[in-house]
Amino acid sequence: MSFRGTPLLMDALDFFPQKSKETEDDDDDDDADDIDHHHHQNLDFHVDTSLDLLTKNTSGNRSIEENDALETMDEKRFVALVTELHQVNAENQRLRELIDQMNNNSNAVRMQLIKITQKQHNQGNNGVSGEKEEMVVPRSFLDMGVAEKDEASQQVSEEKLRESKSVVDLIHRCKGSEKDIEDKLDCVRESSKARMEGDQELSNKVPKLDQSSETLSMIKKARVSVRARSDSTMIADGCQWRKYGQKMAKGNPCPRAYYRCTMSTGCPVRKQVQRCAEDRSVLITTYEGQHNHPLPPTAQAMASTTSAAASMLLSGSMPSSDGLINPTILESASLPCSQNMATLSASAPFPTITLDLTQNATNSSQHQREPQNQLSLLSPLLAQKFMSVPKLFGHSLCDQTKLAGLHESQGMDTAAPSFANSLNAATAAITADPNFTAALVAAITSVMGSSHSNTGGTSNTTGDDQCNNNA
DNA sequence: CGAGTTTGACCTGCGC
DNA sequence: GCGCAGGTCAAACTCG
Repeated sequence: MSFRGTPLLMDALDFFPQKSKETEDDDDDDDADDIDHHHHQNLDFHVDTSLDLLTKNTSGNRSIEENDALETMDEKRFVALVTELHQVNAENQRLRELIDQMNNNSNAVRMQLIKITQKQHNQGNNGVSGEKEEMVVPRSFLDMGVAEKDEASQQVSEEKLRESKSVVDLIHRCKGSEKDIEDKLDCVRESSKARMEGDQELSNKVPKLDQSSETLSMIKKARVSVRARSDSTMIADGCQWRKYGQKMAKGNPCPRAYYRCTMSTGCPVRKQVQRCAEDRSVLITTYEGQHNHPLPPTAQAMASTTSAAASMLLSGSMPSSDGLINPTILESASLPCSQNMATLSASAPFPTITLDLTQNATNSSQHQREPQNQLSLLSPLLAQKFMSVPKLFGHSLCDQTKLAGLHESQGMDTAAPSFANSLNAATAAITADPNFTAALVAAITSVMGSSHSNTGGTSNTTGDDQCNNNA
């Protein structure tokens, strides 16, 4: 195959100013210095030789031997360019893996920050210092894969959070320009190196923690309530449930049904289903517990939403000395993109977050856009939820855990507007994926449920039906 | 006949 | 201590 035309080659070189074939054998080496060295060396080589070829090409006085030599060189460089393309992709993948790792670590740092904040809060209220305290570990009751770390100092934690934010900024900048990947890789490597050194220092300084059984109990009891309009007895969340009880709740003419997850023996997840007393078309589903088994994609969608909500809830609902949720945390936990979409309840027996999916499109001018673009305007929570089906459109970066990590590492629940904008941009980019449309439909279906397609695995005719029919 | 549902009894926590 | 309400248990029942 012949690859003629020096201007084209120059364009290609401009687009892929990365390593040449000479560095191919070094690809498995992750040494950033070596890569950077080869990068610049070979870039200079490309430019010099291409300029030389350009000069000869425009002279129009080449011999046949010179033309053959040029063609051979161009073919080699074309092969080198293709190779570079693959190398860039590989580097991009490595970058993503690094980011994933940092997200996990920043998750842990965030948890540590919460613990430290809580510790300071308790000390301020109780006047207790220097005594052995039962530090709490605010892990999500629906485990999102957050790596546990030892407690750290607040100062270092904040530094890590800032570092993580810079990493996420890198993600978005990477989308625009492939040729900056190498520089960003260097940044990430440096950040990662500094972070790991910091971790090592911290692990040497701080003692191990004892988990509070009380806290674990509270985590176990944390709940996520979903309000959705549905005519069916349950919303289709992809899981299989078995009804084990029904009670009349005070103040509500509709009975409350109790379900257990039957997808795995011994799965502790339970849910309560009850119609809203004020609006019986609204189905209130309250989830409690953590699945101990793999979930189908449709179930992952809901589980992702509830886990993110629970994570947000637990990260902001650690018990203060007066037994109440810190109102500042409560306020900040309200989702920034839709203030009335999620609410926290401090008065309930257990910490509960309610996701209100009954808001219709007329409530906000934001919602008067095309359905696809609504995603970027919905809460980051739901955006995360929709990204929780990465296999459907092959975006490895959009793993639910990773997104949760991004979400949390950015302090989204403390209303960081810059990251909200970035996330919106990311979601807008993802919605351009045609496969995403199908995933979106599936996700919405799983959330809202359909009166005609109840895939919840149960076929009960309960008081809910009766109530609904009476209504 | 097995899986799932119904429903009354029982347990537990909380407020008075 | 008592009553109330939420939650769970388990035997009886229903259904395919």
